[in-house]
Amino acid sequence: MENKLDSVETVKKRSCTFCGSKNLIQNKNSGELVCNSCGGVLEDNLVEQSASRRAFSFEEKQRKERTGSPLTYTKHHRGIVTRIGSKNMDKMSADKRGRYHRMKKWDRRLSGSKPRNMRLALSEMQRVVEDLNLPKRIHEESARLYEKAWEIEVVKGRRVENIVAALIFLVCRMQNVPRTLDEVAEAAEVERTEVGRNYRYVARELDKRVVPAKPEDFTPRFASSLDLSGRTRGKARQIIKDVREKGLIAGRSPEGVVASALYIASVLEGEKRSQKEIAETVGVTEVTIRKGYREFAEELGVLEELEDAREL
DNA sequence: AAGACGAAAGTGGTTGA
DNA sequence: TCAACAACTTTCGTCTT
Repeated sequence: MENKLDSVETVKKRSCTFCGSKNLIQNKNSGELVCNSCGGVLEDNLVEQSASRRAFSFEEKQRKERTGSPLTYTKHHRGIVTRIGSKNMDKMSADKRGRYHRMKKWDRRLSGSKPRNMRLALSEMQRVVEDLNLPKRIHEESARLYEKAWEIEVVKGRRVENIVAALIFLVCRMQNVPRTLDEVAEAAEVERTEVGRNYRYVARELDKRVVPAKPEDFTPRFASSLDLSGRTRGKARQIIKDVREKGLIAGRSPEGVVASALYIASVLEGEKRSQKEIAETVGVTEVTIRKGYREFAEELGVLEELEDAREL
């Protein structure tokens, strides 16, 4: 059962064309069909298809949504809140009432400040997660880490948006569904450098070791936004693999590697995309693609083949 | 007009003394 | 903590198709 706040829905009839997983989710806001395992986008601009879930009246809507949410980290306090109420105040003695007031005050301070912060963070997180089309498990883990970060006072004195963005970036990378700094920054409406800085900070504080993103983890997504075929996608993967074996990716940014590999693959497979197009979707400059693809093609011995293919 | 090229100067991150 | 360093970006003029 999905959290009803999410406008995403699991789709079981199909499997992912990138990794074969049957675990797909559909984002009803953006109309995209996304793989919950690899993060690949299978289709975008889908129209609402799930007629069975549509509600035609208020009662029907209520009935269909009434099934409760499971315990979830994506809802602050997992739906369980205890408060000191104000019933029967007038029946108390003045002394007792005073103590009661103090208790209430502290209750508000202790349990009050946390939910307020959490509520803000989680709704922001909800927004960003949807914007980036991230799988549910990433949302869950990010929310869990936010709570943890809050508890060890990592959040204190920092903007909620920054921490949220940093955590999402971190979790995406840990779960091999990487998003670029630029993508997260844009979705979270935070400066890129802030995402980077806070990401390192929370990773250190939460004691998370994070390995650099693997270029091939980016290929399905970028290939699909560039509308490239499976063949070309496979070719790009192969190029990245070969180039890694030759020790050429050390020190290079994963984005630069993907962009270069996609360029080479697209040209060789006769589905050429311009450097500019690729540069824009991946978020690197054309210069980076040029340097990368020249070196790669040369090392792999496909430079001539590439030049020839480009003529067409 | 569009795509590719590369020079040159600037930026941010990593590393090692 | 500073300085050196490589990768990357930005900008821009040039060449080709």
